[in-house]
Amino acid sequence: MKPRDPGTNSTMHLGKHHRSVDDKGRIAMPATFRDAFDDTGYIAKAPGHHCLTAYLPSDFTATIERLESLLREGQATQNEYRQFTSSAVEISFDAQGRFRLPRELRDAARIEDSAIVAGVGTRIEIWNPDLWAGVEADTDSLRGERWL
Amino acid sequence: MKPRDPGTNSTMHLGKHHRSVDDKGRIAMPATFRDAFDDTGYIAKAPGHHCLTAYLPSDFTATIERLESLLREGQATQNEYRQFTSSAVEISFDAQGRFRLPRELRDAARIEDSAIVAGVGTRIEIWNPDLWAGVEADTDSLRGERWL
DNA sequence: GGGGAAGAGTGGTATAAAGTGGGGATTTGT
DNA sequence: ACAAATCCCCACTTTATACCACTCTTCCCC
Repeated sequence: MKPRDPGTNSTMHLGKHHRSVDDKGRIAMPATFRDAFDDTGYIAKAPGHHCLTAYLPSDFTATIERLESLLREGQATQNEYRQFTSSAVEISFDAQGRFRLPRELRDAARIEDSAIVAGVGTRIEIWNPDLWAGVEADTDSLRGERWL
Repeated sequence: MKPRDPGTNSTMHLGKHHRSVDDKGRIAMPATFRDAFDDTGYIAKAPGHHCLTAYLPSDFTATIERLESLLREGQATQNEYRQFTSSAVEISFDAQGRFRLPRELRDAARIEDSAIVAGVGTRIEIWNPDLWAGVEADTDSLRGERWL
């Protein structure tokens, strides 16, 4: 039984995986994440475009709804909405569990021949390995005694 | 009946055990700790990465909740959240009560062919034996007269 | 105290699954 | 019609998982 996030009630994604990206743009979704997907999923640029975010269909729908809600309240802009939705693509998996990352998204996240696929609790992120190293090197934020 | 921590109401873990780590990364969970687990558990890098922390499923969920709550309040950073969740792995036990420690986590805690598994009250920690020796050698901070 | 049984810890092997690379047919756009 | 991109297989390597065998300690019970 996988843990569920108390807020969203969706499965928690954990663990970090290094993956090769072949010249056709294919990436093997780590098996532990793949099990949560039901044939298809969605990938979009993360706000700030430092990385990409992969969504289960249900999580993607929920994210769009949240964004539309913020839009109505004036807490998000139309251009934010445009950027997020227009960057998103539906993905499907081949017999080996791989999906294809369009060049547009690879370029946006500076992903070339390898990537880090990281479970970040409520979401799955795809990073350029060097940029991910920056995340791990960010020890300023290590204040674990507050929540350990 | 094992003692329970008054704060968290989860079982208290006590005692220190030396364990071998074979070349496949398998470690035998000390039987006294294993009894508290129900088939699965979680392991993550401790903040600061000096050691690893093993969690019962319920304790892990509670820890994630605490961290997400701090995140919403702006008291924790996205990179903190990324580091913790992406380092975590679900573990299961084989017929001999062993679990597998991925190389990534072994490297992070400098664990090679043996480790110390220590009950630290509310949590279970896994240490490089030499680094653990440093913990025991730290007599500067021994001020037990305040709580003994 | 001695003998046997049960549990705990360790090591190795066999099998299944995951990840990677590539060929060739089909589609798409020019 | 041609080049580029995409899809669908197949083959291989590496890694994880399940299983089995053995030792050593502890705990009973006689």
